[in-house]
Amino acid sequence: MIALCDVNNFYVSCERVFNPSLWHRPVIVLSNNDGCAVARSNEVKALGVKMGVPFFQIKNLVKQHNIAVLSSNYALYGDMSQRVDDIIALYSDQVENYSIDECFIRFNGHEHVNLVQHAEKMRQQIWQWLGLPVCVGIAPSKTLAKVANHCAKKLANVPSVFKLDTESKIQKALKNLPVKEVWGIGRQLSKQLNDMGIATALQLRNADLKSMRKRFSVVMERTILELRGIACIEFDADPEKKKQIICTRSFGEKITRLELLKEALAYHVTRACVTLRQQQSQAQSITIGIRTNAFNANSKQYSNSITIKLPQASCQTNLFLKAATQGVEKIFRLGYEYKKAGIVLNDISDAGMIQADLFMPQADDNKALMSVLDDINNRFGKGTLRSAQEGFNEDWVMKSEIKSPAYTTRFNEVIKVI
DNA sequence: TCTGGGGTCCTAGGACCC
DNA sequence: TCTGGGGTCCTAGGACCC
Repeated sequence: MIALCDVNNFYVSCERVFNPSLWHRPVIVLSNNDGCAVARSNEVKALGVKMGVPFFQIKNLVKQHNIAVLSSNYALYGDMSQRVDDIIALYSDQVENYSIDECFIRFNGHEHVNLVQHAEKMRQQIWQWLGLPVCVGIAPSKTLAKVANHCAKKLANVPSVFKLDTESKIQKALKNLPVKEVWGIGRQLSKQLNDMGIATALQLRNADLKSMRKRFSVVMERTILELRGIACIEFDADPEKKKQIICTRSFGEKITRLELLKEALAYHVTRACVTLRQQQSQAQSITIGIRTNAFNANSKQYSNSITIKLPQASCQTNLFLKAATQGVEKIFRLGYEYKKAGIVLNDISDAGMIQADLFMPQADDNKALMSVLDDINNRFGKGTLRSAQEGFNEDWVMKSEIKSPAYTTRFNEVIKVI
């Protein structure tokens, strides 16, 4: 059996832990740049606010219902997520972290215990120690565990830990589930399925495997098998390293000058390379992209990207900084208002796996420099030591106007109880 | 006026090989 | 009029997820 443990309304729940005034109020947490609603309390969901709605479109609703609105505080959410993981580790050593607020858990070796009771104890401990509400779905496959979790969260007569183990329970759950809600079935596929007369998860489960594989793909085939209780999506407790590292941001203000784009890109390159070194990897190619505001139909649009391949894989910030600067000079066009810039590191491999070039001098790998840089920044805080290319302008920094304190990760922001 | 960010996997098609 | 067969690797684009 596989369990899916998921924190309810995660970002909102994290905010509520440290701010009781939010307990009985509708709450929204915004995306980066205070752009969209990305987390909603149940009260807000009940008001019909959809995931990802632009904030400016719901400003009236916010006023009308006295909704509390917060910028996202990833230092807080990341730290709380780690604390949840620590508690879950007390209950199983087979955990696949699937996202910041959910994980799959296996209980091999726990066949003698009652899984529902075991998971219920875990749920209560997370609530008691952290004040975070979680639901747990248990089933024979990941996709069904997702369904079970969905039932636990959405259905009034279903407990917070819910096991889908008998054929009749599975049938009943799937019969009432729109096919769009199935893990792996998104907007495009559900539209096609609906056109075929497949509206519920149960109908999808009963569809003909061969013809579905032919019409769609192996992904669809696997989803159907998973709904039948045949686990075929791998459980991976030890995820591989990232295969690409992306750092992108929208700007708080529109930008027209190349110089500022370079600074923003330098900042992104720096962050990406830290991640790269943390997972002991190196990358050989970098893509640099810039774009105007695609939503603004009245402004002149431009978007472009360029990929630069390094002669050798590396994890040195300075090499990627140089590449990013050269790249953006090539794609920059004067006369546009830029809204977003970012970079992607690709061709990632394990650090030290160098395919040398017979005719090139051995690259100076600057290992010592990078590790001193990382050490100092780890000890004294991000950005203590940084490249001057990042500049000292703040023109492009994203908006984050209503952010809560870093309650758990910064000493001078820890709550004082007097 | 105001619209996020970071990932994964799969497939088709092109280029190339013998 | 007739034009092989069997592969690999890479990339772009599309779908999905949270």
